[in-house]
Amino acid sequence: MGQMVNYPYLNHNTNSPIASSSSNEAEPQEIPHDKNVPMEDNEGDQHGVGESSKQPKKQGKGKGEKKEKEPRVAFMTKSDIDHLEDGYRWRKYGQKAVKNSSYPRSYYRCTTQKCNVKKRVERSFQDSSIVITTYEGKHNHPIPSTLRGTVGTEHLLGHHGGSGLLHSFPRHQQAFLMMNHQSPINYQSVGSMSYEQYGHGNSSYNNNNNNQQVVDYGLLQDIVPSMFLKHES
DNA sequence: CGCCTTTGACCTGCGC
DNA sequence: GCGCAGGTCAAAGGCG
Repeated sequence: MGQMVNYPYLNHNTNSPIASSSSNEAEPQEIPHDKNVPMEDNEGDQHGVGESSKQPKKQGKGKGEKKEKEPRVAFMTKSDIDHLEDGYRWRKYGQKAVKNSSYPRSYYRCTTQKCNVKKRVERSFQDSSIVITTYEGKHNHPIPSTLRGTVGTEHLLGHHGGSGLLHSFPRHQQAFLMMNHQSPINYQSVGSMSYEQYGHGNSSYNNNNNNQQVVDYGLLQDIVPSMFLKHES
């Protein structure tokens, strides 16, 4: 266990290349996990959780079921607030202390009925000003119009009808973004940002291209406005 | 009153 | 088989 040195993905300057060490001991461990995301399929999601009153509380029923691999996207954002507004309504359903981290990790679920998107939020234990947000799944509904407007939601949604996911992260603050199909693969540092890719270790992103090109849009485009991915700057 | 957060318990998977 | 860590549920309480 090395104590994860620096952030493989983020540099406090949010602007410098990041070094990466595949030590899955760092924060975004969720990625390398790959055990098999304990999730329903993608539809019913949890509802019949505990039909028998209190037994099948969990979702671990699957025996040979590998569960669906929800696409995951993680962001590292420099912010004081843990729960960044992204235009969607989330309900916190749990919080857990994470090993190797002095900060707890919070679990949120999209409150929209058919949407089973989940979000995990944790603070970097090395730099408390950095918040690591991991989205799992894709929203299958538009952004609720009834936003409670917390953190300037408006500018988050602003343009792009997509899901203002990334909008919640001020560009200059966003330091890292990674996607994951489900398995750990490689860390890459691209110019001023570094991406981690999972699943296909060959998506389309040009490593040394100019720190711009990014990843497999197919995956993210749904949640991430292309402008963002395209790189901005 | 409805929605959300908090919090402890429970479950599962994995490593030893 | 046991223990650990991560993830989820659900009851209770708080707030707008």
